[in-house]
Amino acid sequence: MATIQDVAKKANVSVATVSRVINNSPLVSADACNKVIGAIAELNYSPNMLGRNLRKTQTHMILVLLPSIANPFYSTIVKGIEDAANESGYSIMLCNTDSDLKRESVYIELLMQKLADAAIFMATELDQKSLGALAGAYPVIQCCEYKEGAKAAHVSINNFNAAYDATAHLIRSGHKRIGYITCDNDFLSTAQRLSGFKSALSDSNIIVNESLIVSGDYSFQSGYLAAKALLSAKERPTAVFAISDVMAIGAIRAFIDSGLSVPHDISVMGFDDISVSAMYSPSLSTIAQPKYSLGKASAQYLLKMLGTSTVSYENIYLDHKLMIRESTRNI
Amino acid sequence: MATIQDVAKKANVSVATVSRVINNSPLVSADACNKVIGAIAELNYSPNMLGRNLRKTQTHMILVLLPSIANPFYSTIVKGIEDAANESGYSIMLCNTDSDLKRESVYIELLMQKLADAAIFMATELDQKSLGALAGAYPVIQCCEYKEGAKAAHVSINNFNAAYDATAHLIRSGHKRIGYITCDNDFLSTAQRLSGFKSALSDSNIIVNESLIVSGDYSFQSGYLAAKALLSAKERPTAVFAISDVMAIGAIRAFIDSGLSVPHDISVMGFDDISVSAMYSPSLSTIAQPKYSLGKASAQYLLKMLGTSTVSYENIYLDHKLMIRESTRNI
DNA sequence: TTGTATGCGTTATCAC
DNA sequence: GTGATAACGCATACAA
Repeated sequence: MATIQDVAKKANVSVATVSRVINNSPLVSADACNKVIGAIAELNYSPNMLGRNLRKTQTHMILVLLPSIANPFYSTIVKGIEDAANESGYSIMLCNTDSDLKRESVYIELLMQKLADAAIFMATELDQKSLGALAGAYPVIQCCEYKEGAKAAHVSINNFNAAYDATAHLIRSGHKRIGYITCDNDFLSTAQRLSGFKSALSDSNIIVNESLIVSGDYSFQSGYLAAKALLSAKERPTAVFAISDVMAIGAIRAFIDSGLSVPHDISVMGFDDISVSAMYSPSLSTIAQPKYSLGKASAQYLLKMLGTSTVSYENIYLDHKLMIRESTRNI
Repeated sequence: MATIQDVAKKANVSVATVSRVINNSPLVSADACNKVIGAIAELNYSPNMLGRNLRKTQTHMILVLLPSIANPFYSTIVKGIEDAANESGYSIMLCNTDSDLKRESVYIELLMQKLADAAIFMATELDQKSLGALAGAYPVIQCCEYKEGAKAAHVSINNFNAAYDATAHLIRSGHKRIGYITCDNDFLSTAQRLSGFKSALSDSNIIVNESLIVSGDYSFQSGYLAAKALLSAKERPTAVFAISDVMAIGAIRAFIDSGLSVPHDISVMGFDDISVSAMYSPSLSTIAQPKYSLGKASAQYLLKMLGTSTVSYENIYLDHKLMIRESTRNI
């Protein structure tokens, strides 16, 4: 593998000149420039980024931590991140944490080891304090799911409003007994959705029935089981709202397996609008998150931090949208 | 940020000793070792990988190139790759190529720039010649979809047999008019599936009807459109076999939208066994690929290449499995 | 067992 | 405009 030295020798110039050409510095003569370009082509030279990165102590690499690439919710977000990063000459490193703090920590190490310049957390297992400390030392942002952290900002929709809107729609459609499938975690986003759900009920003078609130873990299977649990309630809900499409689909399948028709016997509302939701049968009513934009905004925020020294930590909120499809109906 | 120099100073030893401790070399006294460990803790030191990588000219990073992280088929594969890599102290860099040669080339550059030690291609856009050249210079392997390339081995199922098995099942169930949804690309794997499909028909003395073979692009939407196209044939097929679950689901939805019942009016067979397939309604009959193992074997193959200097290029074949669910039936 | 010194491939600071 | 040369942080050959 050719080095900058080889190129310099072949072009009969110094390594400094070669370096200038590579980084297209203006102060190099056309003649020298051509000689260098010729030599580079001849040797099929490609700069060794290890040397450059060491010298500049930056890698143009952004760490993207997500619980599981298997969750289709993340794919579009990642696309947005990637596009924004690439536009600025950055690459991304996607890391599955499996919602395991130990695995996540290994990846976070990459920040300290200088293998990445910044990080985007999709659903961190870090507690508020560790997150704050990390954000104090490195450019870091949370996307979609978030915890409180003085210095760790987040990009997301307004989860309270989104859950409120979805619930209000069900209520407007005549539903009074509404089941809720949540997840048992300590994300602020999760808490805010539950809060939005309850507020919508209260605002319509519907008493919140805690026995109709069950938990899953964002998997199809957990949605399935949660739905079965809701069916065993003494009085069956006429609608169910799940905080992720994946769980909502699991729930629909459970209802079908129990001989119920969706939406005829029971309405189901999801959250996220993943790609299969429109293709499911029945197609799923849901809250659409602007996934691509959420990802893009997160990356752009980081890029901005990387460019300037002083940044104010400010949360960014994007708009959600209520999608009414076949899985919900008026009663 | 503390460097190895700082640690050496604080521990009153040389940088060489510190380095030895970090790389747990046996030839260092317990006393010195303790002093170093203490200093490391005190300074909260973490080795700068940029320095180490430059020195050793390796990054312990494996490039994973896939067309789209949005395709759920890849998620489990990536998990297998990641697990195998992590076990050996490697990390992976996931890259979306969008099936765009230009984007893919940018990532391949990372290999030449020494930012990654090896690469796994999930569905490369490279032509046979470029792929062979690349594989001659770097440790490289193809996973699942593959092209011919003297030196670029692949890990996959036997696609001919898999498609043959699925088709044979439909034939055994009484189907004679079978539609086929493929993709228009030049992967050997795609060709082999088509070949398996046709062979199964021929072996049962069913004449291959080219008008029942349509193409999509692995998306839900394309499966939907392909299915609509099949419905417009003068005589409707009684079964459809799609070479990906995503397209199969799109097809089912199209049939439902056309007032047909699956499997009562038409059977649908998929390929891949992605997670939503079992949750779909009707659940999807399909060919299950051993996704996790495919990923794991690919990474292990690369790791083996990285460990030894001489490697024979040998393809690896894993077993598939026919999954019969609700979307197919006897007629 | 330990320390000194060199180099990995670049970029950047100087002189010229 | 250009060219020496000193870093960047680490690992290691060699000397002690």
